[in-house]
Amino acid sequence: TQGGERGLNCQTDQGSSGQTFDWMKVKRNPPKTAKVADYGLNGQQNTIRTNFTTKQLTELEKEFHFNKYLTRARRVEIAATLELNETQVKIWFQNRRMKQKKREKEGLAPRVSRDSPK
Amino acid sequence: VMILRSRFLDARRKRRNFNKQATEILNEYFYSHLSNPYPSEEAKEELAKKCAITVSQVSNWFGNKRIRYKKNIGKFQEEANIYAAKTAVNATHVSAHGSQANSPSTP
DNA sequence: GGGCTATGATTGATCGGCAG
DNA sequence: GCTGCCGATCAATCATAGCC
Repeated sequence: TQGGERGLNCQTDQGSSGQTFDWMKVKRNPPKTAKVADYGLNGQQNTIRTNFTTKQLTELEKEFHFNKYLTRARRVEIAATLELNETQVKIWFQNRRMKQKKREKEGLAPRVSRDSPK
Repeated sequence: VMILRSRFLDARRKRRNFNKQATEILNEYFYSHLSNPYPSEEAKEELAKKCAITVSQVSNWFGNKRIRYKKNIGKFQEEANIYAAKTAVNATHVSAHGSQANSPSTP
């Protein structure tokens, strides 16, 4: 693969006005979660964000409240039950933990009163 | 693609735009660090305090700004020039080095 | 009132680094 | 080595704000 440069700095003049720095060129690889599933459209695989159903999210949420961390066995179970990849379940829990942390952190400080925008 | 639109019960509903002054501060930082607009955690906290918003909101703002900026650089050129001039201060004086790399200041 | 763009927030998934 | 987690970020999308 060629898209692997992660360097920093090193800008290249684009036009005459602004410069183009490398952070502007950063491109993420498409999700590997490509489900060979079907939806037989043309060749291009559906390399897009998965939309979890309400049922899946409900189950994941329920499991999360029971355990913040998953064991391999539990992960396999959930993935099978919800028809998701183990990776997706794993990632969901990681993101969920981060979200939890963020909420807890913010729930203890923002003592800002009603500040109307204008 | 029919149902499952149950997302509309999240929390992103009641949104308020930031004050003009807050946006001003954020933009000043963004364009004065255009070569690397990734404020450190400490810088984010300071910006959050100055703008009277949360650190997460600062992160969101920079995240959105970076993505949208690089998506359409041309659209932000005018804005970029405005803030560039604003932070350029005195360049036609001693130390003609136009480098930024300025420390986030110490309160 | 509708249609449009601007903008803050959410979130599945990636990137780099670290620990086991 | 490979695997999971963390922290930060990306990128697409959502839903509303604000303007004409």
